[in-house]
Amino acid sequence: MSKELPEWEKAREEFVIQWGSLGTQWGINRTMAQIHALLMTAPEPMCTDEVMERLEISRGNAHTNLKDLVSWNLVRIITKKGDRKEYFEAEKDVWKIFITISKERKRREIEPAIHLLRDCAARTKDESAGPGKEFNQQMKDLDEFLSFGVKVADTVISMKHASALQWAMRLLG
Amino acid sequence: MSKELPEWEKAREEFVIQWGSLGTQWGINRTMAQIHALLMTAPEPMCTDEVMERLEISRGNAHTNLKDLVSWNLVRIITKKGDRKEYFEAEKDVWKIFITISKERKRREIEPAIHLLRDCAARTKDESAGPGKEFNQQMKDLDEFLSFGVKVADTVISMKHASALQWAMRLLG
DNA sequence: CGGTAGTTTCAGTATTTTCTGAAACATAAA
DNA sequence: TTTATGTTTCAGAAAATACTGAAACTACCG
Repeated sequence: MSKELPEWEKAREEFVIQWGSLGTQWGINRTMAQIHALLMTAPEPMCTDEVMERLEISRGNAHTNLKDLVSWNLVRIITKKGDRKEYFEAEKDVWKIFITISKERKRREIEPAIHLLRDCAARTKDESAGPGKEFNQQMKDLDEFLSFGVKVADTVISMKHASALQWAMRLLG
Repeated sequence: MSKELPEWEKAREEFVIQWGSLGTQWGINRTMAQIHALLMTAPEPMCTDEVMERLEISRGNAHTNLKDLVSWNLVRIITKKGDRKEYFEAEKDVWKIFITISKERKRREIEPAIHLLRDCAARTKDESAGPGKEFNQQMKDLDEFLSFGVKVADTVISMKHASALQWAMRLLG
């Protein structure tokens, strides 16, 4: 009986499972990706117990990954008055999701890489020829490229949905 | 004695180690990232034994990761005449590396996601209202966004370095 | 052939990551 | 207070990943 899910819920089930697998390829933990998929397709905010039940995972696991999603700004906590539980709601606007992920990845992954590259370039800045010079140049090239990436990201991040589309269309039209 | 590395080699050592750590955050295995870093900064193509020795890893590990890098088109095999060994050389041009990675990620990660989204959208295309309809719309929105991403990637992929920079400058100038 | 040099595979092991479940904590209501 | 409800933490267990080392394999060479 409790098996009688409406058709769209079956599709949702599939989506959640598969998004989880795809997530692992992106270097995101499976449960986190599944919870994100679940919340992105939730008609209403969900509480921890609902997530646990739906994905058949433990409370600790659900809790940790929900809070990680919150720390990524992909999910926010909702409270209802007269109810002490926390509910979780995912951002559904695709553009906003993209902006958020871009920001976080920039901060967590690109910027540390740039620091490393500059450090390595600085340590070899006096090399005037040969392999040392080439190494130094390689570090500078990588730095330049990633810094350019940051510039692109910042430009995109500062766009609102509408203008972004306009920009994109001009670019590819 | 064998410890007396030139200064640039010390910086390279640092680069290799740290690039390995950064790689894990990107969902890339540490050894693979380290080998890539090592080869990107190698004055000459390196053979398996040199990689093993430099990173202090086993032959099996070196072999597997070198071949994975080759399958990502980030590294190519070089043979020298009169020498039966295979040597490995990484692409050093930053723009080409970027293009290559974009292509591979598109194929391995984005396209499967698009298939999933279309499948889920198709299964719910007749939903005319309520949560089912919203789910369908969400799938379509995600599809549209990723498809747009593919379009951008294709545009970028088809660019040569020079025109890409030109394009980028116009965009951000 | 038999020997040599190099490549590939893979079973078993080690390491890292993720998950569970229960206890400790926090806060509001009775 | 005490009880009820919900959140957070974390030690240990489980699962997923990565690594080793050695044997199997391949191909050239004398």
